[in-house]
Amino acid sequence: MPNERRRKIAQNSLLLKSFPQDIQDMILSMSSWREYDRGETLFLQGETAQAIHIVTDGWVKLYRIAPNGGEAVVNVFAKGESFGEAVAFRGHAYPVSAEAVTSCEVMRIPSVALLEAMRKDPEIAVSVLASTFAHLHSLVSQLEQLKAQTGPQRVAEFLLEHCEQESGSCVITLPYDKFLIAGRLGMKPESLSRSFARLKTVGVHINRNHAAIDDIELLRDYSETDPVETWHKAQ
Amino acid sequence: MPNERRRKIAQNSLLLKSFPQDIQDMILSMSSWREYDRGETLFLQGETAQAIHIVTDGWVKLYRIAPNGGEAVVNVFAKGESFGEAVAFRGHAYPVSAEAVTSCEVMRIPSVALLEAMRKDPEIAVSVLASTFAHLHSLVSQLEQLKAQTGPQRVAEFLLEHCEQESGSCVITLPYDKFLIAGRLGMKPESLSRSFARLKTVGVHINRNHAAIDDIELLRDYSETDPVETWHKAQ
DNA sequence: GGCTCCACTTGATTATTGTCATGTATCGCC
DNA sequence: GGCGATACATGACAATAATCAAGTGGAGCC
Repeated sequence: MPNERRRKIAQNSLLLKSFPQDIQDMILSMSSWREYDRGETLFLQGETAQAIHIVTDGWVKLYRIAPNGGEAVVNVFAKGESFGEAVAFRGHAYPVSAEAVTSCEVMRIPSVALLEAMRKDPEIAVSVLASTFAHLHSLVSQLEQLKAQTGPQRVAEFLLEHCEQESGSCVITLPYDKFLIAGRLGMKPESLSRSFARLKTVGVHINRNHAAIDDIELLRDYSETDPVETWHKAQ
Repeated sequence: MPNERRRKIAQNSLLLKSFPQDIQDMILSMSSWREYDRGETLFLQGETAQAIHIVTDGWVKLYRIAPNGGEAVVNVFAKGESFGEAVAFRGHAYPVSAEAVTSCEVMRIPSVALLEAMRKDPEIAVSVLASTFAHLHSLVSQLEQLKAQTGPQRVAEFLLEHCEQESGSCVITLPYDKFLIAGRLGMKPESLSRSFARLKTVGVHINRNHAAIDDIELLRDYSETDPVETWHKAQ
């Protein structure tokens, strides 16, 4: 397993990339890697957190089981993303569970490593906060989407988030199961299917795990339009 | 205006309470207070953040306007709660807007004050992170509720969060407008009304801005039960 | 090829919620 | 007291999403 590659990915993560070289090295030398198979659990909600995680390959989902048994997918992380920053320091309990959704590879930074780094250089704390802010921001966006957008609109936005271009047409590969996408967007798989079907009218075509977008701007328009108008357009 | 009272509230906030006395004093001496009337705006999403806020009286809501015009209430803060920690340090743009929902009084801590404190004592950073974590946690809970619970269940949980006891019966005063409660729970005021009506069957009675709960355990049961079963019970 | 398993789609039905319209109670105000 | 404004409740209807059930269509396997 190319150790160099993992280091590179970790160093380019939002969490670590603004750290000075020597501190990066120190942290990496204190960290460990582990591989997980699809479906394996990284940790469960309620466990005490002692490490920050950075995904270096594959996909990891954070989810929560509500008291009534329903599963809520909080987020899905790709290569290069980190999670657990804010939790680890105080030895708090994880508010979510984590599971590998593909076979994947994860780096574990013990919280003491970061605490030590912060003592050496208070600027580090600001970086950690910046990284935590990114998570906060993503959660706020999700809340907005759930509260203020319809199902198909959320799907449209999900597609837009996963395509690199700003305009024109493109084809994107769905990063994981439709079942999981549905969870991430707060709907049932059936509803996701129907949403995809609806998006055909704005130039989105799904084939297996690929989504072809005819006109990105048109799709963005759709996701940003008032639901009521949208309905009139569909007539 | 009793300056002493405000200081006390600020010092008891999650953000500041674990700071050593001298640092608390330094931060308070660098901060300012401001009063807002109901409906006044503290800041708008997109503005660059330069301060952390602590509510010392009244209620402040954080909300977000989606591109399609829909408003999503992200949170409502009471006396003693702080917000904006993670945003302020890097001079990021606020991801949300803030508005006074009652006439209220807010303390502004310039981010430089906290940065300075963090330089003096790296432990401070951990406190700031802990406070940020609380927000993260609250957002995760909200996501869970939106994705995994029905409307009436969310209302039930909202009531439970606002009552002090653990069991028995109690009467709580609704902290703010039903209009705003509805927004906070991701529903329209009409749906909130209907939810209240439904909760009568589990011993909740609403009168003006008071909610009487006959049996807290019963209500908790309701909020933690599978929606399908719930429906059978209602028959 | 033909088989099954799996992920996904589609259809029919019901439930939940939003929308619009209307009704009602309360409060301040003259 | 009467007036209007505001906040809230309710009813009728449309739309959206969940549920249950059946169908499709590959991928892998014999």
